Amino acid sequence: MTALTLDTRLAASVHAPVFGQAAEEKSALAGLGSVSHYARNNTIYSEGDGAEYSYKVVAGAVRLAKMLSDGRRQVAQFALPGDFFGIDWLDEHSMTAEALNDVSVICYRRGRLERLSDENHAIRAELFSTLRHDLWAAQNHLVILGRQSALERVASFLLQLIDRRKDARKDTIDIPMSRQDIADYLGLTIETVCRMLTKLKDSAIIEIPDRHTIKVRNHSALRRAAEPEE
Amino acid sequence: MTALTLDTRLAASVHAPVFGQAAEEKSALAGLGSVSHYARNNTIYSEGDGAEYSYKVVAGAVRLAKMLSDGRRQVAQFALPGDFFGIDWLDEHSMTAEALNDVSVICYRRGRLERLSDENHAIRAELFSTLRHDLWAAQNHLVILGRQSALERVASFLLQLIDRRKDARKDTIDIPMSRQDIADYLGLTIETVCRMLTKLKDSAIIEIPDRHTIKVRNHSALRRAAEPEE
DNA sequence: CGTGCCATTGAGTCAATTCAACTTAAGTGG
DNA sequence: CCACTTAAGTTGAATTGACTCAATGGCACG
Repeated sequence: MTALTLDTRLAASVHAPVFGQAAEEKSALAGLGSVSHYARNNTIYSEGDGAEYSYKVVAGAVRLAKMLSDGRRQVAQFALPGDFFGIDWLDEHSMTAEALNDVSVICYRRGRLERLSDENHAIRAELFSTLRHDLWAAQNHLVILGRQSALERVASFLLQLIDRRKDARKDTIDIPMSRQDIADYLGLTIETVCRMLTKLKDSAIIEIPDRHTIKVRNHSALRRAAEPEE
Repeated sequence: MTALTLDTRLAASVHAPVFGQAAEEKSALAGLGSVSHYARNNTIYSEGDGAEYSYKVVAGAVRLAKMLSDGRRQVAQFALPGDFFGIDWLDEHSMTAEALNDVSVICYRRGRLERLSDENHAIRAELFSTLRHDLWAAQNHLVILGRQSALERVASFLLQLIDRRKDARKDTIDIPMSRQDIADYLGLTIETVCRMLTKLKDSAIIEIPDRHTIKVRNHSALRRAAEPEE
């Protein structure tokens, strides 16, 4: 299992064009890591692997998930360009990281990152900020999973994607992940995700031109669907 | 709403005896904050309040929760002696912190903590570790809320309490929080929590001497209830 | 132009919820 | 210290939102 990480790293194809340079150039870490590429559905690391590296997404999207022994899966995060991942507490990665599509990442050796953050204030601040942001996001996620209905979850998810996307084509959301990924992120089944999307479509709140694109026709209605005011 | 924090701070009674000094003495932060006391059910800060202070529990237990506008509540964490809380991403607290029972905390001014962590490696390491630990815990919590059954959630919760308790009276768990708190932590109703506890009792896995105490009679069965293999 | 994967829709089931009654414990004031 | 009041917890019955199982539709890729 531990060997898998290296294998897939070596096996990683080099398809992905390197977009999103801007994300790196703004960072104090610019140029300090090495770039790797992973093809769609390849594993970047598995739960339990030694946490030798931390990563930053340059292009593409990464799925971070935990698996139960019987196959149930919980997706904790979708890492998009500019996002760090793999900064774990223990010496082992606590999640599995997989490429949603062709992905480029910068890898930072863990020890090196720790040394750098001791010496450099800007890097330290960036890591702190990342951790606090991720914790904040996880706490919001807890509310979705613990207390929201299926419709609210799907609506919240769409709003999250809107808030995070960089390429602000007005009203159009790009959905890089599968329905199953969305279901596992929201603690639902694939069928329920579908039904809720259909429901939003039938209410004229969204359009679904194709399975990886959604257009928002009524933003305020979508917000109301995500969290009804009492 | 912002004023509430100060009000309750001033109004806080000074009942709680200061146990758990050990937790502070081990820390690099020993003696750098001021101690406050809060009586049962008092608010330490509310969601949206300015994040002027961060805190560390000395004695007692603190409930950290988010509320939805219609009253639904999600408890994200129970902070026990030794735990930090209130280290938020933004300038506002993203959760409400309330005393479960009589509580003693150390308050650290936010700006001071940031300055100290810049100068002192040990403090910095402690904060990093806290954040990474909290993120790790939140991710495990996501699995519970997203993918576990009611019985599994309650069993997992009991196991968490066992892992965290310091006063290791063998097999005996102290439950400082109400059934409603447990329900809001696990994303269930109070009735379901009750039923699952009864089920564990009827299976001879636990005993419930009184509502704030649970005795584990069969640890391996409890572990199996929390996460069935395959 | 199949072949296979992913997504969507429908019908029936079930786990957890809601609603309601009741029990037990914890205060409170006389 | 006890009677009274209120809060918290537990159980039962009925309801329901999401799930499971099953069938169909549609797009991508060889």
